[in-house]
Amino acid sequence: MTDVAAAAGVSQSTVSRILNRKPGAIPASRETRERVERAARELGYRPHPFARALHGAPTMLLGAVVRDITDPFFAEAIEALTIECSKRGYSVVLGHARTTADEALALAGVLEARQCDAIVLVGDFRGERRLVADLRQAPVPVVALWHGSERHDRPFPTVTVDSRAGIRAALTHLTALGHERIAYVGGALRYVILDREEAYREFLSADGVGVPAGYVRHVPNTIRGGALALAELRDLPSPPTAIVAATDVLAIGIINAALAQRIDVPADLSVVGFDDIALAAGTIPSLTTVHMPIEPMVAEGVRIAIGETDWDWAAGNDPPRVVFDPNLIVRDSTAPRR
Amino acid sequence: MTDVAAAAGVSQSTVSRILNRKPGAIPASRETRERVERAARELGYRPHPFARALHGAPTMLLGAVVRDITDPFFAEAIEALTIECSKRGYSVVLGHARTTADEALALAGVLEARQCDAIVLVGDFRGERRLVADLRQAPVPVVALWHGSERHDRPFPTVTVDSRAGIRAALTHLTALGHERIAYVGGALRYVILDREEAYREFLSADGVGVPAGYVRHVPNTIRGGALALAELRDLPSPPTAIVAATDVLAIGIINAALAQRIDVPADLSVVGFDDIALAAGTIPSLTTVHMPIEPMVAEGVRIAIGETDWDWAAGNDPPRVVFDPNLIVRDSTAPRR
DNA sequence: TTGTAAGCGTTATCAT
DNA sequence: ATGATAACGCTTACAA
Repeated sequence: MTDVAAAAGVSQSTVSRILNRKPGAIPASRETRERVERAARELGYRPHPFARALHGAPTMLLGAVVRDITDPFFAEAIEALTIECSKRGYSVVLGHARTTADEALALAGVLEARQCDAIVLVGDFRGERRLVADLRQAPVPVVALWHGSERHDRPFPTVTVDSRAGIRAALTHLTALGHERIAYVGGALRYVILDREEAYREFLSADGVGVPAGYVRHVPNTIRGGALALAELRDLPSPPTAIVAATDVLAIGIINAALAQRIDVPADLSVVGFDDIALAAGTIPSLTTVHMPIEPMVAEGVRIAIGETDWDWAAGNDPPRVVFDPNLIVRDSTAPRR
Repeated sequence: MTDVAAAAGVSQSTVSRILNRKPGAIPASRETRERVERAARELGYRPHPFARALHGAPTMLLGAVVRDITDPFFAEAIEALTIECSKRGYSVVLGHARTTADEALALAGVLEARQCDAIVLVGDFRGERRLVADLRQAPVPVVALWHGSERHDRPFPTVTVDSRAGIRAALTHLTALGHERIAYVGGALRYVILDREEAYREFLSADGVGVPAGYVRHVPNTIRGGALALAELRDLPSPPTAIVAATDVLAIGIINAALAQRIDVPADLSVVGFDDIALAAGTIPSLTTVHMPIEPMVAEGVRIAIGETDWDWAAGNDPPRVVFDPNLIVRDSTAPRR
């Protein structure tokens, strides 16, 4: 910048003023401006963001803490986050909190140095007590995306989805198709997903049917987990005619295993997923699933994080909790009971 | 830092010296050191990385430009990158270059402001002429991972894999199983993948068999693309008994479609993938595929990027090209021809 | 309208 | 062994 000033024959502060001309600021003479702008262009001037940040300017860096980018759902979420951020001129710094031991790292890298203007938690971290505790006293805004419902206590603003409504939609769809023996497959450890299981239990109970023994399976959230669950369910004295999976990944595993065993999906077995990941539309049969409005949710999260909403971080108000509604996408993995 | 100095009753420069005590520096009195360290701890002092960067210190930020995190292979690569970086105290800033329009953004966010110490390109970007051109004159080191073979010109240090050897291993395996009618399914636009196709053609030609008409299919690199390719291949007058796919995603799509059509894999159709993504081991049947040594490759890339290798960025030497060897993992999707 | 000068938090170079 | 003091590149009063 000093170079630009020298080249243009003006003072360095003039350059600063001209180059980031603020809306309502004092104008500069056209002639000087042109000279400065040309000099800047010729010298290939690039502002040095750190020097700006030193004055309290935003770093335009957003920290994202994700459990597992390898999970297609979270990959899509991060993709959406990156896009949303770049629209607003922000960049995304990737944190990582796969194991508890990594928590510290995620913090050290992303936030400890408070180089980020805000932090976005992607996924459910209620299990990571230390992470959440540290984040509570983070010097920057923290927003949680898909953080499970916290009944007693809400540490940060949260954007989430009404999982229960999604499960209800799935079950309503299946019962409308005539299914009565409907099983549930989910992961034991993921808290958000517990909501889904609860919704399943409630629905079946309300119907007066109740949950048949062995109809709730807990497996790892992988393709293989889905296959495992299917094997267990088929071993039951009275196997289900339909399965609701807590995630698409599980549902795809179930379908894959079913096809490999020559079980016809959907004729002999209906399967509903949850998340509507990109993969879900491409499988054969394509997956009936609960669509997760990833983009709007991420956009809302970013908006809160960078302070584009009413909610005032400074004031001691209760952090907002924005709940989106998922909707069922009916494709080819469900059919009337036969 | 000033606060710490005040609290410890010493000058601020003393604090600086003590807190980042360098190996061969002048020692400080034990007593002062303790006082300073305690003060720092009590005040919860955290160094401000930007102020450091102002003095030429590394920002400990690594820019990653990825085409599509949603692709499981790249998701795993980014995961490995994040882990490798955090081991070394670096954080990863995510760029994004999905569409050509995004190129500019990827740069703006990740590097334009030279906030990153280095940039890692993940995937093949030879198509992105502007991106590559811009990157050539980036003020920081650029390393390309999985950037396809550049015959005439090597813009940056590159870490890649010997795709041809991988394809040869796959074909050798299949021919050993008695297969003669082996098709190839790949994407048209991805350059690295062209190497794979060439290797396929060469292998078949060398065998004196030649490539049967219609045995090379170009489809989008998705599950659905795989299904499409399978449909086309089955329509051929003499359909293949084995298929080599350029990626696991395609291979999985092929298997999924085959099962849905009651084609037995591997009894009636053998399928080999490429990449060995996590999904590949979990499908039924599990996928025979060419394993990509992601971790070592990423580690090497990072090492070059942060200047931990012999290669001197300043000197005008030819950028290094490190080529890893993939190896075939035989699982359940291949069997003797019947 | 433009220039001068005082920081921002840190490191580095002097003296002391 | 420690303390002033000058950078680093930029923003921002305040002066001219």
